[in-house]
Parts: sequence; C-alpha cells; structure tokens
Amino acid sequence: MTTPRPPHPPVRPGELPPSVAFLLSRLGYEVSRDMGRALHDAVDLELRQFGLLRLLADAGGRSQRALGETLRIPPNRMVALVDDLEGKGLVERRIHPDDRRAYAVSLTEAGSATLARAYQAAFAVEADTCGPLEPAERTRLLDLLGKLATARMERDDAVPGVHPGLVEPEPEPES
Amino acid sequence: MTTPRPPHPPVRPGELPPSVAFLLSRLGYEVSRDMGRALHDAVDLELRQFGLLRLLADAGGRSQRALGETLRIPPNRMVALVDDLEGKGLVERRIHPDDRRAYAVSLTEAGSATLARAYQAAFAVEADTCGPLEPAERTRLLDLLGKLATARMERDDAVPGVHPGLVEPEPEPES
DNA sequence: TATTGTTATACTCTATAACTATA
DNA sequence: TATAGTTATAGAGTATAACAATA
Repeated sequence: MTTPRPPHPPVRPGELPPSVAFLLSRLGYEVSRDMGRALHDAVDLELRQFGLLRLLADAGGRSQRALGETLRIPPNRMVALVDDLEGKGLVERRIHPDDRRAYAVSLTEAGSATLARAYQAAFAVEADTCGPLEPAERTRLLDLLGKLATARMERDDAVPGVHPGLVEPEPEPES
Repeated sequence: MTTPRPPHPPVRPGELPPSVAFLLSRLGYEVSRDMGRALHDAVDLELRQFGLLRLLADAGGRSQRALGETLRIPPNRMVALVDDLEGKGLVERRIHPDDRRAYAVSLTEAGSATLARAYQAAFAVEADTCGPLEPAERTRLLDLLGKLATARMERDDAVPGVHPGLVEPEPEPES
C-alpha cells in the first residue's frame, strides 16, 4: 500500500487532485443525482424503488425479507417500500405458496411497463453521461470500470448486481 | 440523446448492466464509503470535515458564509461544523479584519498536521482502489474520468474542486 | 422456540424561520 | 435595511425493540 503521490497537494478551486478515488467519488455522486432526477421526472420513482423493481423483474415472487436481504434493506423499511409501490399499482403482494406468514412480492403488468420506461430514462442518463467521450473511449472506460467492479465483487461482501443508492451502507465498525 | 442500448436488459444478481452511469454510481458510492471509513479510522474525521480542512488549507481566513457557499453548506450547519473542528483544535475562529460580525476561520497548526495525515489516508484509499489496475490502466482511467469531470465543470453549476460527500446536493426542482 | 411482517419509539440529520450584533 | 452568526422548532429518514401470526 504505497502512496502513489505526495501527501498534501494544494487544492485550488476549479481543480481536483488527480486521484481515481476522488474522481470516482465525485462523478458517482453526480451521476447518482442525475439518475435520481431522471427517474423522478420520467416515472416518479426513487432510486430505491427502481432498484426493487429491477430486482423483482429478475427474481420476483420472493418474500420481503429475502428481497430486503439482497438489497440490504432491513425488514421494517421494506414495509413502506413495498407499500408505496403497491399503492402505485406497480407491485403486488400475493400469498406465498410455501409460507403463510410471508408475501410473495411480484411485479404487476403496470410495474413491468413502468420499469421499461425507467430503463429508458436511465439509458438517457447513460448517453448524457458519456456525451463527452468518443465511442472508443466509452468502451475503454466501461472496460476499466468493469475491472474495478469485478475485482471488488470478488474481494469483499459487495452486493451483487445492485445499483448503488438503493443499497444500504454496510454497518460501520464504530470503533 | 439516443439510447445506446435496448431498454430492458435482464439483471441477474452478480451482474451489472454494462453502463458507465451504473458503474460510476456504484463505484463512487463504495469508494466514498471506503474514504469515509479510512478518514474515520486514521484521524477521526468525517468527509465533510475533511472537505472544510482542505478548503481552509487553500483559502483560509474567510467567513463561515463564504466557506459554506463554496461547499454548498448553509450557514446554520456551518456553525456545528466549525464548532466540532474548533473543539478538536484543528480550526480557529479569529476576528475578521474587515467585518466584526464575521469570523475569519483558519487552520491551526494541529489542523494542518491532521490534514496531512488525512491525505495520507486518502491516498491509501487511492492505492487500494487502483489495486486491480496496471499502472498504464490507472493513467488511462484517470484521463477518462478527468475528461468527464472537466466536461461537467464547464457545463453546469458544479462545485469547483470540491470532493463529493461534503458537497450538498443541488436543490431539487421539485416539480 | 424461531421467523415474517408490522408497528412504536427514539434518535439523527436537515430545513425553515426567527433572533443578535454588526454593517 | 441588510448581513454574519447563531439558535429554536419542526420535519424527514432511520434504527431498535417490541408485537401478532405462523412456522
């Protein structure tokens, strides 16, 4: 763990230190913000709601607890999350075939349609984000970011395949 | 603003859609988290506190309001922020030469020393983040991310040179 | 006895609006 | 009259702990 740069470079307004971590942190923040806004404007959804719909599209019919475990959302907050989406008619609680305590949460038809429109908004953000790049540069960036992401997935207990912003922070060690 | 991909790719756990926006969002979130933890462990500082120290190192002696404007932190919250750092002895409120209502906030010597250690922790995160990359890849990634960052700075009212996590979100249009 | 969904309570963070002392 | 700093109050979001129904 060598320090790749001197420890205390001057920081002038308008400049950022040439650090991958700083840039990722900043750009990730802004892109998340853009994504949240786009989803709000296009389909009146929050990032977390989008995340649950995405998960349901791929793995529906599971219990709130199972879904919440994947998304790192505790059970008590899953209640309101599912409540809201159910109120919008995008999700439904059906009886669980194996366990009468649990619900089988799944997408409705309206939910699928809304999810498709949400993806369109997300890809518009993608296009906007990559606007400053040549196609070849975008491909290269995708490759490099993918390398970092897969390395992380192999290393620690990262949440698989889930969009950040809807994933809860890991519990702080709180020394 | 053409959609570069079909609107609704399947999302399997363990996979992420090949999107720069998704990857930036996720990696930015995780790197910010890592950075926050490293700062907490090394110097018991939060990202926002680190941000203020960084700003003071470059532009100290300014009023809380001026500092808060740069960091997008409203005046009332600047109070607690400066209070905490002053309580740690890292920052001091001195009399403002031009305006007796305002304070001139500046780094103490201990603040400078702590900032240097904070930068060391930050660069350790940098090294850790770039671990999976070859040196040439890291350079290339730095270049591509820098391209996105500068394009954003020119475009909208992004905060100049300030680390995210310590910058407040822009006010939502709230349609 | 353990678990699913739910609720109740407290706590943290933030926003809004006042207040004081200076300008 | 406006501004810098501060404080007070209320609101949103979250965590912790309890609860009823079922396993």
